[in-house]
Amino acid sequence: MSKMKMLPVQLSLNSLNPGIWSDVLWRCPPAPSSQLAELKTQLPPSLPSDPRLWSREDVLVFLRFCVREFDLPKLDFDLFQMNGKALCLLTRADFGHRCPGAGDVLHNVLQMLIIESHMMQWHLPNSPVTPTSRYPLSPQSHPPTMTWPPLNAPPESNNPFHNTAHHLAAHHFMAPNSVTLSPPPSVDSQASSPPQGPYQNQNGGGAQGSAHTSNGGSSSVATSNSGPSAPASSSSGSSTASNGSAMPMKGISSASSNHSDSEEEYSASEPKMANSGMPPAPLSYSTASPPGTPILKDIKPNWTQQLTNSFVNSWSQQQQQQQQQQQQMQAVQQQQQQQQQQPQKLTLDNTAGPVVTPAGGSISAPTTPSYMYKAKREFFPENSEPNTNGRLLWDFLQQLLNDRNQKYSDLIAWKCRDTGVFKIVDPAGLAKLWGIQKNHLSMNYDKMSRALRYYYRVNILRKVQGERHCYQFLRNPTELKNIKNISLLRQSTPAAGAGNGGAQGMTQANGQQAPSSPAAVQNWSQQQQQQQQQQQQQQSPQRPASRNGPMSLPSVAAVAAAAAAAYGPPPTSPLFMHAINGAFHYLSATAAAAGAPPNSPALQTPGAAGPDKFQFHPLKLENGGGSSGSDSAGEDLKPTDLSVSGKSAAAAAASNEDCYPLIRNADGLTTIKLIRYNDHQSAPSPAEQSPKPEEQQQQQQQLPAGSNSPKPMEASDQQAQPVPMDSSDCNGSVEVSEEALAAFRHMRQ
DNA sequence: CACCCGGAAGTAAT
DNA sequence: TATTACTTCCGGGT
Repeated sequence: MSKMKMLPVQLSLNSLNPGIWSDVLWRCPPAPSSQLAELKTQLPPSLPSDPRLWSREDVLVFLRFCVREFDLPKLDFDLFQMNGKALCLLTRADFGHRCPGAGDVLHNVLQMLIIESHMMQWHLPNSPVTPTSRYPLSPQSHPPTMTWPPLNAPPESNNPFHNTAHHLAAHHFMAPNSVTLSPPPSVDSQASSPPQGPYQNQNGGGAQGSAHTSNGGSSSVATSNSGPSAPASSSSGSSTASNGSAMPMKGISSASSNHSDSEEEYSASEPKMANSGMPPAPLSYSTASPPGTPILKDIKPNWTQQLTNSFVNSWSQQQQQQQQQQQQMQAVQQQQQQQQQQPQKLTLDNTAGPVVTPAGGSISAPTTPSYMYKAKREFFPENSEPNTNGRLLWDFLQQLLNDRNQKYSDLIAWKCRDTGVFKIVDPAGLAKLWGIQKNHLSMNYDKMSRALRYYYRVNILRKVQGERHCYQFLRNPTELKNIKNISLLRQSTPAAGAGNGGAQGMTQANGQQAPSSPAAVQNWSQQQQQQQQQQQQQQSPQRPASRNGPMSLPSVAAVAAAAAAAYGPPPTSPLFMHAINGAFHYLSATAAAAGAPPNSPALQTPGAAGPDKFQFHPLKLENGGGSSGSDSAGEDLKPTDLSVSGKSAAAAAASNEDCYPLIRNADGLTTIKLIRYNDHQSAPSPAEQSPKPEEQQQQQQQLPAGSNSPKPMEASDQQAQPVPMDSSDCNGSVEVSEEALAAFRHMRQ
């Protein structure tokens, strides 16, 4: 097996043929078709060239324009209450539903504009020819243009792109010169630079088109939120909203759906859509590529790739982003101090170049700097420790979980971010992705879960008993990042006597406490929130993503796949292909599942505000006496090291899947119990779970009413900060998600 | 049967 | 060469 592994070879994307998209772009440079050119000239000048930047009004202007120019039948403009981003997420089918007689036309026109916009953006920057070029250096270079998503886009907005083309493009572009297959640090993929915006969209969102959905849609929520114009959501309103909720998750899955290509499938895949009646835009997206739009069509074939890419890419992008941030931060610090070394490992080589750069100087470039900078800080506040880039399992999980677009919600999702509880939605898929990341192609859930279990002993994770595939982070990312050697935790842990040991260990390392303490927990959640925010901020703004970090394996795979599709097998080894295949399989599977996204709460909660927010959270904390105490407590506690193993009432656990329960205090004596209210569902109320009187103390927190709105958890001591989300969100989302999840699972099976 | 647990041995990277 | 962080197997429990 081991042999199977691929070396962290660096592929040089260069070697690979540029993706189709790029191909298209290159071959047909910006020169839009004459039609397009003509069209453009006729468009109301007030319309931004990039459809994604359109406001609702702009959308309407565009529609009116089309109606007028193309003599289209009347449109029900109410069905287009959305901003440009949302509009871009609409598939051809979506257009068809909304305006039977003119759907194709509208879609085609829009696609042309989108493509054109992309071309403008990307074209220059990374020429395939010079893949190597580092953007960072000249971030500005692109600047310009439109940066689709990037800059303006609100955090989430980005993604939406469904066009495959985009995706592809993104990939290609992203693809840095050389990619490091796995974990490796290094390389930068600067390429990304260009794409800035698009990427994600593409990938992520687009990638999934759905993603978008997610993004768009789900995110829709996000979108809505973010959406500058947010309208998207609104738009979704029509479709999305309802759908939105459902769709969201799909990011991936949807992708898959797309995968299928056929619109039909598409629809099928999305049951939820039904609600809205209109198909959610996002999804299919690529699928939809209108016949009319040649380019898209061409691209289409690569779907699978795209999917893969999307997944992978998004993943890689995130990593990159993080890296960038870190790097930047580091760079800054370094500069200040002087540079000591290069930025952490990440950069390595040249990376330094690109990556670092950003940080250092170039990035400072006007465009990005400030916010990036800022963002980064938040993320890695104090000492930004080197990023692992997902090389470490916990980091990998964190990154997937914190994907602002929740692109990975089909694989893994927070059940309660505040408490660090997450659920592996698709064990096999997640394992696969992990395997790709680590170049262990034979990775499966069994193996990956073993690795997770090793985290028990160091108090990084613990199993949420009673719930399958549910785990809880006991330490926040910051802590973990600061820990140089996890093994140290272990030492401390045991000593600590079980219980809290972990925390202590942490403490040592960071000074912070492990989440075990309430405070810690809060911090944890806060950090998480921050991260998300950062991500959102960052991402949306720039998409620098790709640039930094080494491309992750997945990304590589994606890129390779795309390239392969376009031009044939890449020069790489069979192994590489194998990896790709694996990714495809994975994707396919996922796609198949396309059903509602399981967990992504965020998505689900329509109203929800932030994208990130998902949360199930309606939690309540309780402080309990010994661990043994409460029901759930027992279960939860189980953390390996910790002594407790009591079994808990399964029932209780069951009832609250989402919740998580206890957290040990430093001394171990006290436990905090988080109870989740299920609004409706479990109605049961907190009471069920924690009977203990003591715990009730905390009731303070409790929701006012058993009302639906659960409260965010509070730390016993501290205030409970509401989670980012509204309580309402939480609840609602939770339920929904649960259901969705159930459905999702069902479907998959 | 799938999931989960944790011991033991092995491995790639550092 | 030692250490780390898994990876791979595996027997056993639920």
